[in-house]
Amino acid sequence: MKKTPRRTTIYDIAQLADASPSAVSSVLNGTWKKRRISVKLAERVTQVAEAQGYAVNAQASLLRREKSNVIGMIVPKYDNRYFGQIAERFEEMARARGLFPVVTCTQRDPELEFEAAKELVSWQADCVISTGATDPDRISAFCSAAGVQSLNLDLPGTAAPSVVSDNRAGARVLTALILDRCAAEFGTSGALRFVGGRLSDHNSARRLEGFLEEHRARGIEVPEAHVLATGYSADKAAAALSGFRPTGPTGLFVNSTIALEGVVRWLGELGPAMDLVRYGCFDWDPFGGYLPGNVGMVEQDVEAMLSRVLGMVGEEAPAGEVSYVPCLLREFGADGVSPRTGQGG
Amino acid sequence: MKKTPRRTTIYDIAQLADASPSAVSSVLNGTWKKRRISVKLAERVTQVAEAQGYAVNAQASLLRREKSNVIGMIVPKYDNRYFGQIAERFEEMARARGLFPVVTCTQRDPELEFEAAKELVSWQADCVISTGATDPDRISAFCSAAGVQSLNLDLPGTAAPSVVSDNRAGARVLTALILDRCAAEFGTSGALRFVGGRLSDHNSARRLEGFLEEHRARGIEVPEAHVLATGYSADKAAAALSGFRPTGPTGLFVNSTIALEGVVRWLGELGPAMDLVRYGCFDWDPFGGYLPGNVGMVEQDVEAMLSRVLGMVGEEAPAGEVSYVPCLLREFGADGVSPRTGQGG
DNA sequence: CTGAAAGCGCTTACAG
DNA sequence: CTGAAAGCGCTTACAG
Repeated sequence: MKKTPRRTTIYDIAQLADASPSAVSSVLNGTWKKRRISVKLAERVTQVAEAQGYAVNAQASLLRREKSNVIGMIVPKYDNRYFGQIAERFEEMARARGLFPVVTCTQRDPELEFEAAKELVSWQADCVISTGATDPDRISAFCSAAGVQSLNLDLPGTAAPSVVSDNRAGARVLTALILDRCAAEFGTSGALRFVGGRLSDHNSARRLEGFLEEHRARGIEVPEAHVLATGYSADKAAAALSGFRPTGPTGLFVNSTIALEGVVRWLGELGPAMDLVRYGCFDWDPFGGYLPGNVGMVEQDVEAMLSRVLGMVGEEAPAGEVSYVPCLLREFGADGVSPRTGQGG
Repeated sequence: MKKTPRRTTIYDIAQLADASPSAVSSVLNGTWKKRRISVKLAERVTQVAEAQGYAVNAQASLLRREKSNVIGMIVPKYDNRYFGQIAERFEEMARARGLFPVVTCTQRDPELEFEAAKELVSWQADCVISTGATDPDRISAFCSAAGVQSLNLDLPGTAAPSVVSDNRAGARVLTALILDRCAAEFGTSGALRFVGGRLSDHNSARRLEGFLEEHRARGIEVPEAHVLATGYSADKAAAALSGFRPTGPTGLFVNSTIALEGVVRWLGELGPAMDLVRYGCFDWDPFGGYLPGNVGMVEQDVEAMLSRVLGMVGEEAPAGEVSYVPCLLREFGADGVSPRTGQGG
C-alpha cells in the first residue's frame, strides 16, 4: 500500500529478488520456460512482483514487441441496445481470442470517428474495426497508409472487407409481418409508413428496398409521402409524425429503436386512435415486445457478425467484399405483450 | 495508400522534410512555438506527416512523458441504458477535459474487474475509476500500491473516494409514488414487493432502506416474503414471481431495469390479472414509460455524477469519503403512456 | 532559431 | 541455466 514515487520496474524487482532484469522480464511475461530459468527463481520473482503490486508498463512492452495484439473498434453509441451489445460482446470475444480490445464511442460524428481511428493506430492496434461508421473508407485509407488492417462492421465500405446484416431480407420479412398483422387485425393492409433512418446510409437504403419490394410483391403502391427517413433521432421521428392523426388502420415500419422512441411518444399523444396503429421495428430492444401495437422486431445477429469479423483479423480478404449475416425476426402476440420468436432474414 | 513495411516514424519525416527528428517531434506535438521553430519548417513537416499518414506512436510517446493523461474506467455492462450512458458520457466528458478515456466492460465479474483495473494501470492510466465494482477496495489497494489514483462511481468503497446516487432518498420517493398511485387507482395501498438486486450490494441495501422507511412512515408493515432481491438477472426476477398470481391490487418496486425485463415477462403471463399490478422501477429506460402498469422510474443523474467524479481526478480527497448525488423521479401518467417529469431524491 | 544525445521500461537475440 | 547489451520511437533538457 506504500506510495512509490515512481512505478515499480523490472529493475526494482531484479534487485529485490536478486536476479537480472532479463530474468525478471522473462518470468513475468511467461517466456521463462523457454529460457530454462529455474522454478525457484521464477517463484521468487513472481512473489516479489506480487508483493510490490507490479504491473508491466504496457507502453514499454508494446514498444519493444513486433505485434501489439491490440484490436481497436469504433462504435457510434453505447447507450443503445444494438451497439451496446456489439461493444460488450466484442470485448468479451476478443479477449477470449487473446487480443486486447480497445473500444471507443464516436457519437455518429464523422470527424470524431476519424480522430478515434487515428488514435487507435497511434496505440499500435493491429486492426481497426469501424462499426456503423459514416465514412469508413476514409478510415481504411488512413489505416492502409499506416500499414494497419481495417474492417467494417454494420455499415459496409469499399476500401476494406465488410460484415453487415442482410438488411434487405430482414426488412422484407418485417414488412410482410406488419402487413399481415394489419390485415389480420384490421382486415386491411394499405401501404405502411417508413419512419426513421437516413437514406444516404447504406442500411436504411437496403431496408427501404426490402420494404418497397414486399409492397410491390403484394401489389401495394407506396406513396412518396410515406417515406419519413428523418435520421437517427427520436425527436425527428416524433416531429415527422406529429401532424398526422390516423383516421383508419395504420401500419408503420420503424427503422431503428431510436426512431421507435419517437414513435411511442407520438402514440402517447394519440389517445384512443392509438388502437388503429400497428408497427414493427428494425432492431431489437428487450422492452419492445411490451409496447402496445408492436407486432415484431428484427434482431441483428450480433454474435454471428462479431465472430465473422473477428475471423477476418489478420487474414487477407479483398477490400470491398461484403459478407451478409441473416437477421432474426421476433414476432409479438396480438395482445402486445407475449413475445414469440421466429426466423427471418 | 502505399503499404509500408514499418510504420512511419519521426525519423522518416525528418529525412523527407529535411529537418532534425527533434524539430519534427516538437512540431507534431505542438511544442514548436515554445521552441521558436520557424513557421515555414513547421508547415513543411506537417505536410509531409499528413502525406505519409503519420500517426504518433503513443507507446513511445507515453513512455517518455511523465503524465499519460490516460484515464481508465471499468463498467459492468454497455448493454444497459444506465451504464451505457455512463460509458458514453464519460468518454465525451473526459475528452472535453483533454484526457484520453479508456473504458472496459467487466460483466459484473470480480476477477475480470480486477484484471481490467490492472490492465489500466499497465497502460499508465493516471486514474482508474471503478464503476459499479463488486470489490472496489481490492482495486484501490492495487492502484495505491502502484501509485495510481482510484475513484469509485455508482457503488462506494472504503479505500478511495466515491460518488454515488442518493439511493435511499430516491427509493423512498419512488416507493411513495407507487403507494400513492395504488391508493389512487385501486383505493388501497398494501405493502409493495421489492423485486431484484442483491442486498449484499450497497445500492440495493440503501434502496431497501428507503423502501422500508416509506412503508414505516405510513404505518404499513412489509412481510419478509415481499423482499425478492434475487440478483441482477431478468430470469431470476421472473422466476421469483412466477408462482405468484395477484388476486388483488398489487404494487411492485422494481430494482433495476434488468429486473424490470423479468417483471414485464411475468406480467405478460398474467392475462387480465395484469390490470391489478402497478409498479415503478429504480433506473430509467426510454421505453419504460410506455409499459403498461409502470407509474414511474428513478433516473440517476449521470451527468452530475460524472462531472463530480471527473472533478476529483488529480485532486486529493479522503479515502472512504462518499459524495451523494440526488436522483430524478419520472412519473408516468395513469394511461401508462405519457411521461411526466418531477423532482425527487 | 535548432540539433545531438540521453533515457523512458521493456524484450530478445546473442554470447556465455 | 543466465546476463549484458542493443534498440523499440519518442521527448526534452542542454548546448549551441
